[in-house]
Amino acid sequence: MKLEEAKEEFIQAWGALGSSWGINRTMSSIHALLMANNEPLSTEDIMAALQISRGNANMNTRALIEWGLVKKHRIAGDRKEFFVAGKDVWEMARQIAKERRKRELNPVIESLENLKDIEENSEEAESFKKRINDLHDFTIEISGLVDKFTRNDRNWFYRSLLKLLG
Amino acid sequence: MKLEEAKEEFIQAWGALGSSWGINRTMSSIHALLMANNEPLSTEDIMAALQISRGNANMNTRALIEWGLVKKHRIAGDRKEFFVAGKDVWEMARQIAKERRKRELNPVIESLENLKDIEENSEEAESFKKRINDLHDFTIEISGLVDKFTRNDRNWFYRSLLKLLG
DNA sequence: TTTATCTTTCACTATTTATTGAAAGTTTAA
DNA sequence: TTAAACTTTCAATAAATAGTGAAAGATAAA
Repeated sequence: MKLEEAKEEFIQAWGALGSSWGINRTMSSIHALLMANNEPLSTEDIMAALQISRGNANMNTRALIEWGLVKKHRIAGDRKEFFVAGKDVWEMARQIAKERRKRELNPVIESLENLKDIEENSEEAESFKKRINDLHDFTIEISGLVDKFTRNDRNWFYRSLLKLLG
Repeated sequence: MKLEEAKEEFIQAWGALGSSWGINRTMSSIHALLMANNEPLSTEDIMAALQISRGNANMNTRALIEWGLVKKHRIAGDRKEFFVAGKDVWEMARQIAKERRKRELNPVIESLENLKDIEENSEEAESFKKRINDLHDFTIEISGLVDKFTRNDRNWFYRSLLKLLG
């Protein structure tokens, strides 16, 4: 297989993965494009490689920077901004976990907490409370675990995990 | 807070979580509705509670059954099908992990494997190969870990984890 | 069988989400 | 300053996804 061919297939596969994880296809394609290329790429390069508009390229590179997956890179003597993807897979995983925890787990924990003070005491109400409680405990534990993972704090990660799966 | 109010908010929150995880809103709302109710519900009940069409209710209950999150339940003397959600949070997590691994991780692993035989040996090609390789190893390990988790096989899970993070 | 009850399918429609591109905003070199 | 080079925004539009409902397909009691 030719290198260019492989790059294209990689961008394709990574884009598909992203979109099944609720991340938009362009964002993960840009990420893949940057991972596939060692040299920093400009917005123009990205537009050309993925055949997308300037606005789209701009929005999604910014999103990637917010997620901590991509960094801006200035090249001396050039006014353009260039972009590079982080090289370490574990670091990438940590960043993604961190961001998803913030965006997805936290709001659910908050919601579940709001549901705790149900006045009724019927059998049905008690059973509902129990489920909410189980779910809440579970989510809190997972969230704590992810937090330790993102901090790369192995000792605490293990302790949490042992407690959790105990 | 009143029980009915709490149920509605729960359905709302769970639906939002689902959709940010790439699972459609109705599917996770039905799941939440069933979790919030101890008694089996019929398609009619679901349609009424969530104000959705018969087709939609049918498609999504079926999807939930495929995911292993919901079971059919027959009530003696009634020809209707009823549905109940599993009660154990861990079992639920395991089912979701299992399904997502199958749908999302496996295809990526396959893609990455296809990318391994790049003929070129330029510096650029080598660097790309290395990244693909790192990603492949990583994905394989995570996939194995998830697999052990879904089998609820603690010894293996720990061993894998130690190896992975070691 | 027949028929009433329930389930499934699928072409169509509605809703949501992503993308475009031109205009406005910003920065920097001269 | 000014003006060229670049970035950002956002209303309009396109594309993708989800939902509807009526009709066809099952199923089981009579």
